[in-house]
Amino acid sequence: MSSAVAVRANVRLGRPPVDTRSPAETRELLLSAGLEVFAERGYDGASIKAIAERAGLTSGTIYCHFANKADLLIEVIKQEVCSPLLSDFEVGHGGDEPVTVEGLARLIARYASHELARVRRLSLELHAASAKEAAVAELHAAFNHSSHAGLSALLDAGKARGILPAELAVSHTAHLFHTLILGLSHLETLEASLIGDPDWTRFLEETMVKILCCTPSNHGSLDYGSSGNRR
Amino acid sequence: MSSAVAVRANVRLGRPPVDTRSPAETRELLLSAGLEVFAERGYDGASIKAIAERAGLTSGTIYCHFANKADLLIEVIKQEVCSPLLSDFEVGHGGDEPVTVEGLARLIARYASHELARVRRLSLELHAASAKEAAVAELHAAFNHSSHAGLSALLDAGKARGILPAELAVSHTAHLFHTLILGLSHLETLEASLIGDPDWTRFLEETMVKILCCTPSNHGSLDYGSSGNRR
Amino acid sequence: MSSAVAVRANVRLGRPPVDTRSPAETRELLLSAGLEVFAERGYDGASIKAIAERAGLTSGTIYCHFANKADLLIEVIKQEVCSPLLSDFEVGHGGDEPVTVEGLARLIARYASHELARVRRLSLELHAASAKEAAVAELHAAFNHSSHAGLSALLDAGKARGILPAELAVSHTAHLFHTLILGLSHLETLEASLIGDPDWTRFLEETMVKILCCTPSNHGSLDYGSSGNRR
Amino acid sequence: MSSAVAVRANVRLGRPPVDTRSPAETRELLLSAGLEVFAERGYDGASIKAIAERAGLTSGTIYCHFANKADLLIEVIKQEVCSPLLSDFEVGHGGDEPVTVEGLARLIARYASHELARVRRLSLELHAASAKEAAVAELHAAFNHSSHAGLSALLDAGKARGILPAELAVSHTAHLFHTLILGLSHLETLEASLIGDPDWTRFLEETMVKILCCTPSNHGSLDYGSSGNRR
DNA sequence: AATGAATGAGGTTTCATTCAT
DNA sequence: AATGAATGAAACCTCATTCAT
Repeated sequence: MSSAVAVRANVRLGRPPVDTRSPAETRELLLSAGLEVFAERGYDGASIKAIAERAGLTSGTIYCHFANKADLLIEVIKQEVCSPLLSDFEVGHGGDEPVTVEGLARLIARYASHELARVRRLSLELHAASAKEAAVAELHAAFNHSSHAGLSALLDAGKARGILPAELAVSHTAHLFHTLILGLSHLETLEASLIGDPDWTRFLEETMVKILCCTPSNHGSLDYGSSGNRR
Repeated sequence: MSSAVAVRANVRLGRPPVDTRSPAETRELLLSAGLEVFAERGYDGASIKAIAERAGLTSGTIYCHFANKADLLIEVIKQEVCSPLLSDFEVGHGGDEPVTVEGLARLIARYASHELARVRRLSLELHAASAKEAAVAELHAAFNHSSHAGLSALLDAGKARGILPAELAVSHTAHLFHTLILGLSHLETLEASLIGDPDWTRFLEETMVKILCCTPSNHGSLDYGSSGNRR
Repeated sequence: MSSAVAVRANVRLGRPPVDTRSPAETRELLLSAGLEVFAERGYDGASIKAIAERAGLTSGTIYCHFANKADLLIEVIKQEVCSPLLSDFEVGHGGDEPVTVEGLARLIARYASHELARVRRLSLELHAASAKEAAVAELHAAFNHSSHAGLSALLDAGKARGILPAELAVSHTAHLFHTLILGLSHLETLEASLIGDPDWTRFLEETMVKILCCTPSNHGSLDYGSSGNRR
Repeated sequence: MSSAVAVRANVRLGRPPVDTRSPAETRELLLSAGLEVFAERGYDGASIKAIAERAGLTSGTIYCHFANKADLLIEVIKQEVCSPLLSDFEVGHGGDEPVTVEGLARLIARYASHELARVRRLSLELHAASAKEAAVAELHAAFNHSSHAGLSALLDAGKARGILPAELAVSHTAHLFHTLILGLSHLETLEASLIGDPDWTRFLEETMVKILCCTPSNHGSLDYGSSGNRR
């Protein structure tokens, strides 16, 4: 480090001469670098410099695109956690396919898959950073509210279609699902071998079905797996 | 005598003149200060100085009782999380009362109560700090292993007594319970109004019962939810 | 925007508004501040903060230019000790002037001059810091090796030119010269009045000549070792 | 550390019950522990606690016997460096045996032996600590003065016995010997393989003899310093 | 928009020293 | 005389943030 500075006496400063990249692209670059580094090291462990270097840029650049570190986290989480999850929770998100019990079960069980590793980690960081950064806490609260609304709407739609029992406590069940998703966020440290394990996935799905369809009064009578139209 | 001493002769150094408290008491003071501050601000957000001040002591004192910050967290967690939970998970922990479905359900639902607020927060910190501190990760792994063993033993006991279906996947169910507990650790940020809410508690208990007793083949036979008025 | 920023909005942070100096200049500033403070207080006694203040900068700036305190010492020593000494020890360093006995004698005696005060002090710090900092020890070993090689080459050149006796033990003599140089490094504390004293300088030069030119064969008259009663 | 405190609730404090050791013995214990640890880690690197532990005691005890850390160093150096060296430099120290050239040569060469490893290291620490501790600097100056006086007396005795040339510059030679001794203090880092090496030892002794006995008159080819009238 | 030098607060940790016991 | 808990200063170092270029 030190000798390198000495060698080139007239150090280049300022914006690099040739740089063909649109601001929006740079922003995306930083977001994905932030995603990686936040997921790897956590909010506190991720330094601005490390994120910038991961993006092949320098620390100052981050402040051209984001107000501060918390803001960068917020944008990363919006893009990588909030949007995907909320769209998952939207009724008919993947087209106009109807809500099914199996679909709901799979929705939750998916949070134990390999592909959502970074979502799991970021979900936890969202909680951790909320304790220190008011702006993050705001996003967090808003996201929780939207998630609950989305999950509730899904369950209501299921009720409307008659595939869920009328007695189902929608709000509580939505909270429970969110609780389970958050619980599954800890899977890496809880028991990493379960991630992507098909037995565990199947078990989770079956459990979701139980939760949705077994009602105190009539469990057993419901024929929850009849349709079978899977994507 | 030496010049350094002579120069600032008026400054007091060393142990303060009056201060009578047994080392064990000081240690407890630090543990409970650590408990509070870790719970409020998280592992990274809790500074050694803040913890010492909360205890009415100075930062150096912490290092008289604990090797470092991670060690303090470990001791706090051992005392406040590991011991209570593991004793909960022990078969016949409260005497010789037999395992019941309701007891198991209540075991989990209890993690939504007011009294376990600090256990919830510390559970999250245990996970967060594990990513950074090897010693914490060790404790964490050991604790997870013990928890799973304890929960599995409870379920096995239930099977042996015939109150749980033979088909129950013990290991997976134990993991699911642990997952749920961790999910409930987020209750403060997820929906704080649910904490201690009797409706939510009853809902959780009922759900646990579903998970334990509804089997694809035999749900309906069990008549567990007639009275409904608990606690 | 985030609460932390809002709370202490009046506090200035970050780079100061006006400050124009090239990085290379800053680096030199720090090197010469390090030189001074290391020389005055020794490696352990020189704090990063003190060095920064001596340079009119702040402690963080040092870490923009050097990896750590040891690295700063290394760069100071490279510049102030290693380079000058090694060039002194090079054959024909001052042009194509041939090696002479007087030249060799003066080479050593020069280490008692006023102008090499900082070289003396830093030589001692190089030795002291080697015991604690692996990186410094590496530099030290490499420097010792080069010095010995340089001095040996000088002596070999003297032999080749016939101005030094063929029996001269080159390696040992080179080590002795280095030992003497290190001994002279203590001159400030040993007897500061000798520094720059022409009598002492002449005495040193004469002694060097004795060491180089007196061979066992040509001073045999004295009967110094008759008794031989060794402990 | 932490758990150990918890186990024994009523910790023992104060002086241990049975302790058969005279204060003077304890002092010696601490001095030899100080000798070891100062020699191993240097003045700054040696913590009071480490020294106490080496002696099988605790840190507070050191302050029952010494005013502070600098004072402990001073006492160690007095006992281990000053006294032995000064007695070495005394005329007729080992009885009434007369001064010989070989004896003088061996006196210096001995500083390259294995047995004086700790003396070498402590000599360097005496210098290092002098920069920080005024009391140590005082001892240092006094010791240097005594050493020079002792060496000068030895040389004068040699002259009186006629075994040293009358032209010998006593004061300068005494300084040179001290310089060489200090130079040899760096032997560990300079070239550790020379320590205890008989070739090197013999070379050193021969060189001492040259310095003492070769006079400008008897190697007359070089004409650099004709006057020769020195203090 | 991008750079990276500079800031300065704050973090953890070490340690000489004091004092009640 | 001996203990060791407690102090508080100071150490090194990290890092979010700012700003001239």
